Amino acid sequence: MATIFDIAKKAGVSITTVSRALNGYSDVNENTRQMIVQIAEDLNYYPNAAARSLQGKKTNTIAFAPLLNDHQEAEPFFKEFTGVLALASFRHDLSLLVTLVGKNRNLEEIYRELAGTGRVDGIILADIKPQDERIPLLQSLKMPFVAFGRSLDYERLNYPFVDVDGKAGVAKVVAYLHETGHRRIAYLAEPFTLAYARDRYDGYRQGLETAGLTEDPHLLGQNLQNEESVATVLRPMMELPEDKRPTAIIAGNDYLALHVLEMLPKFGFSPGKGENQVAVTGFDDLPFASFLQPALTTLRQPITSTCTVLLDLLVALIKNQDEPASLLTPGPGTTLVGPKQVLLQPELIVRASA
Amino acid sequence: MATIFDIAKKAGVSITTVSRALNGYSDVNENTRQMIVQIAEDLNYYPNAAARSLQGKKTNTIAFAPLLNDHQEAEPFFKEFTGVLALASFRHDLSLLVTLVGKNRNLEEIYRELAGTGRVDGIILADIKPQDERIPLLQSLKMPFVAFGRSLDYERLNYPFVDVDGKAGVAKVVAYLHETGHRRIAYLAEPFTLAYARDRYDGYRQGLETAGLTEDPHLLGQNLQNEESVATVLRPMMELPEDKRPTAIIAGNDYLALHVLEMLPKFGFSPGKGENQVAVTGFDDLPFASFLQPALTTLRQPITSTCTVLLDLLVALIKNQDEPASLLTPGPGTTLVGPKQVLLQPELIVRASA
DNA sequence: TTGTAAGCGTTATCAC
DNA sequence: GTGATAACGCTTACAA
Repeated sequence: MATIFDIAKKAGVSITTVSRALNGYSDVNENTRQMIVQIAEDLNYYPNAAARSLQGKKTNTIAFAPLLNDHQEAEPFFKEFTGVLALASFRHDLSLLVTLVGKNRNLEEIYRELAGTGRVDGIILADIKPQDERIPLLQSLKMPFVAFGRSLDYERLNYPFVDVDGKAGVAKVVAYLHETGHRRIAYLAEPFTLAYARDRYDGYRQGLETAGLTEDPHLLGQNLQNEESVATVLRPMMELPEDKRPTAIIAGNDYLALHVLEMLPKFGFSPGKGENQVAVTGFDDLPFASFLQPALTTLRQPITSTCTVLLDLLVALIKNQDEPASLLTPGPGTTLVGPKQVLLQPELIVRASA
Repeated sequence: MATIFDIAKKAGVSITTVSRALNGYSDVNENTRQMIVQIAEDLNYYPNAAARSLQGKKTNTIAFAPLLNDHQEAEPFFKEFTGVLALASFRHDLSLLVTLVGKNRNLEEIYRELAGTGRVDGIILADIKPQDERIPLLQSLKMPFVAFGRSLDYERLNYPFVDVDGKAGVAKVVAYLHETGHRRIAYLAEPFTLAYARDRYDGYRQGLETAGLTEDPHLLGQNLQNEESVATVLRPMMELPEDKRPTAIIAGNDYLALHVLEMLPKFGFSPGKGENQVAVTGFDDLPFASFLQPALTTLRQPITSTCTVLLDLLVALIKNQDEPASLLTPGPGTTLVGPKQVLLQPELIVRASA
């Protein structure tokens, strides 16, 4: 690999001049610059990234560090998200370092390492927990980061995040179901170990309240993360006497909804919005949602805008800038709940299942 | 951030000793070592990655550099693949640098840069073209790489790759359809700008030949990449007189198959394996395939094993080792077509559509 | 406008 | 066992 040294020798100038010419400084003779640029091209020169960042420059790389949670059902969403994020980073001219974080090692250590080795300029956190130790950690490490999701103490900790408003979203679903005549609406909740699960459940409760309905503990399934757990919870629910039985089921995500769709017929029910059917809804709008039978009514996560805003925020942070341009005039469905704290609205996609 | 210098000072030794102690060299006094390790831990020390790689060490990072092709229909597969690759890299203790390659810049330049900046130890190529300029380029650059897919001249160029045997796969589908009574089998081909598209089409022709059928140009759709192009090709095909009309349609990928499934009813046909239905098959087995109506019969890409082998090969290459262990005893469905050249069999997943 | 030299944090090569 | 010191490739004061 060619270095500035090679270029300097060939051009008969010092490495300083080469460096300046290649970095677009003004105090270089135009002729000298042209010659240097030409030689660099001939030699297929590219600045060594390590040398550059060692010397204090940016790495132009950001890390995406989601948690590898036990329930692989979150995987499709992770894949979806990673893909979109890669595309968005690409547009920002940033490299994306995908760093999966498993349970093999101390969580804290991994992030310390990520920050300590200086390989990235910033980090995108995901799978935020209700109390997330990574947030104060990265703050104390002074490593720029943006969270996808928010912990309970987001106001106090005052860190930048982008979150999808699960609470408002699910409340909207409850309102929709209520309008369409449903009075006994069940909710299937994911484990509350991730912040968004609780948030969505809160939306369910808020929705009930707004609709003037009272919460029925028989209509709540908790800690659901796979087909099995759904079965365990769904059976007793559907075996309730007719006047107690749910006429609609809100699942915390599309996967849970998928299981419900598949399972209902086994319990003698048919999913859908018809007279004697059971309405079913999901959350995420994963690619398969529209192909289910019946097609799933669900809340669509605005993945693309989420990634865009995440990156805008992070880039601004890295450059020590203020609010990124994209947030000065927030579009519809975008709320700034604090400085650099953004809430995006999921979109209710009504299909055949509810 | 703490450096070996800080540790040295605190321990009252030289940085040399610190480096040796931390890198597990044998010639360090056990007491000294313990003290140093302890201090390093206290100081939350992590070696600076840039300094390390500047010294000629490995970066422990590999790049995944797929092409960003025009037809976004390939996107779901890319997302799927990236996710799995991230998981696999994680297991190999490698960081994954996702570098999307668009058309904004000279293809060659991007790869030169990737190799020249020394940020990665190796590259995983994807979306291989029939004649792929990246392969000789990386060879001449002496940058370790493995291709997912193979160009036409893979024997001559003799580079390491993992490919899914599209030819054998599609031939298998033709055989299956032939067995189930079909005699007029159509094929919908993707643009031949990517190597696998041609490979799959070759499988179609081979399948016909083996079955003793002759290829009918009316039953071939070419250059298909979206709903529109499928419509354009499908309509005339289905308007052929009954004794010319296809009774089965093989689509080059699941997306094309999806469009066929959706479009057939509009032309007055029903997809499926019934008496008066039109059989439809796909390729990939994307997550939505099983949820289509009717569920799609398709060839499943062995994404997980593909990623595993890709990484095994690349790691071996980086370490200058020979065949990786996983290839010494190739499992079923794994063929070594050359040294470090691996062909994996797709699995025929029979569902309701054919 | 250009050059000299220091320094970024490591590891490697010698001495001791 | 341990310590100076050079070297990796680059940027950036500071000089000239």
